[in-house]
Amino acid sequence: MNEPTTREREDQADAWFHALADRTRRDILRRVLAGEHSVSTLARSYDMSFAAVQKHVAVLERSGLLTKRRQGREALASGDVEAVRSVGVMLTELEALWRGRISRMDELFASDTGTDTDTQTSTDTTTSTQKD
Amino acid sequence: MNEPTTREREDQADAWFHALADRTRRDILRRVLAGEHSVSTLARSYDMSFAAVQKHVAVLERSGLLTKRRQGREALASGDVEAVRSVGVMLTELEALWRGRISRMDELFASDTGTDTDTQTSTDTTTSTQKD
DNA sequence: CAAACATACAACTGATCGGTTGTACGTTGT
DNA sequence: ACAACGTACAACCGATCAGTTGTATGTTTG
Repeated sequence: MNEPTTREREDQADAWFHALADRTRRDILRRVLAGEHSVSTLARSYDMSFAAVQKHVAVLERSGLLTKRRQGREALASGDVEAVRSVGVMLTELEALWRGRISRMDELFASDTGTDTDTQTSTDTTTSTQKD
Repeated sequence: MNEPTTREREDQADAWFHALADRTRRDILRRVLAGEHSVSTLARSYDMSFAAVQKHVAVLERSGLLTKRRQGREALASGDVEAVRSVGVMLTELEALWRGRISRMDELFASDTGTDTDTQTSTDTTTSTQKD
């Protein structure tokens, strides 16, 4: 596995936070973190169609917060606690930015010297959609 | 201030994660956590209209991740690190659910005798939006 | 084998989202 | 006074979202 680019990290973050931004999905995640559940077992817990719940599970799976394994006709879903931790790390990085202004690091890197920034993904700095 | 209801906590979580689920908003949040910025200063950093950025700031403000103060004609935005921490706590609670099945605590309190083995998830017990 | 079960996905619909332009209003500088 | 600046909000538009129903396919079980 390669170091993820800034773009890939942002895509991942989009997927994580989008997945978490729905209370049904958060509830599903809580259940599958506490233990494996089949999709239909999960579906029975909510006042909506099976298809709706199945799509919520699919969103969680695509984001990486949940994994599925097949057992016969059932699909057993488990929460991926490592992914949850990664989201937490992302927030910790935000806090760090508040404490110490990490973003200054880029300027220090970029402004002089050979700039052998193997960690940094070239072009843009910490972020994304700048204009100039 | 009263204890927030489950409903209010979920509404808050919806707002937090929705606000974080957009990379422009995450970028804005990074900047205002690192230091105060006026809305138009922020707007100049992105390749979109002032109104678009202003709306992003408004979303962050409504979620509580950002606060604004007025100084003359400018609106100075600051990231609220306490809110960021609260989001982190919410994720930690998810992790805890994985580690120990917190929801069982009630039973342990009620039933006495620490006879816990692996305690697998039988029915559900966990949280909110059940059907029946 | 046939019926019931579990899953997956396509097609549709109303609601929300992320962007736009335009307008209105208070503040600042000349 | 007035022009430029900074902010806020309304109205609009295409895209995505969260739900629905329906259909197809594989897996148990009687």
